[in-house]
Amino acid sequence: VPELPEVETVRRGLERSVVGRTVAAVEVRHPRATRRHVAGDADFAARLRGRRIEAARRRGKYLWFPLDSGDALIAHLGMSGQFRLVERDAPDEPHLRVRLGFADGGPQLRFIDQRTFGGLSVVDGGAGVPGMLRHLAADPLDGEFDDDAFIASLRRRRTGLKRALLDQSLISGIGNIYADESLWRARLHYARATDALRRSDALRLLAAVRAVLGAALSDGGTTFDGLYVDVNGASGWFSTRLAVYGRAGQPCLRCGSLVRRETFMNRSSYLCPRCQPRPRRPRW
DNA sequence: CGCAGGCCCTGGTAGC
DNA sequence: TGCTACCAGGGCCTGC
Repeated sequence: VPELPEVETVRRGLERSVVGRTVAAVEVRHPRATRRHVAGDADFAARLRGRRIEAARRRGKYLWFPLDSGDALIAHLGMSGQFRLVERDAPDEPHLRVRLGFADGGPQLRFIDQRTFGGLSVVDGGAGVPGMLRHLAADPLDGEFDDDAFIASLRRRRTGLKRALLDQSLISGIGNIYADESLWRARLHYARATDALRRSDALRLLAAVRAVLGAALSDGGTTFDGLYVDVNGASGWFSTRLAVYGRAGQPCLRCGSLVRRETFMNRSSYLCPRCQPRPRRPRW
């Protein structure tokens, strides 16, 4: 599942492979891939065709690509979205959703997405963060991220800690895997109340988030279910370093207690029951 | 407004 | 073997 480290790995790949190139052909193969582009596929294609891609940027799990027209192409990988760079005579992939051909005749950019939670759209304005993405908080690896402001916002919330970590308007880029990994590393239970969190706990959590995301990025991300690969089809290797996620019944790497899987928010949460004791007043 | 829960979607797998 | 149920989960939408 693409979270910050995976999306950033993809961004770096696209920065090398598509920035500076001019789009020549656009083919939308599945309507769900462009559902966020309300003006329709014809408009989507028209606003891309003939345009040069100027940069590859990211905020949280969103990517955007400023175009020489002043517009920007926005992309979200959802759960299974992939950007792949492939020679134009390569056969279509089973879940090919959008194909971009370039004026230089080089490799195509293909958006492939089995579960169709991802999508592309073209919006006005690409110089700064597009308006559609303004609701997103900065991510914890961004220099603009303000630790004190985050801690203050966190403590204003009346919810559970994991819910807050997954809220992209509070802190962006974290999904289910890295939320669990970060909470384990910081020895915090997912149901700790945000409004009662001590500053020292919040700081420890932030440090854990950065350590986990940074390590995963160094490994090229986490390929867990085979659905995430980089633009060249390569897997990420952080899955071999996961401490709790997907390790139910196996010993905690710190204390040896057995890792538990619990259902929470209709999702799985993995935790060490000893390192991450349930709070007296949990908040879900 | 803040917060919680449902829904979207596909392929793999477990269970009968 | 073939069917059903369940699982993976990010983000948008709705309702309280």
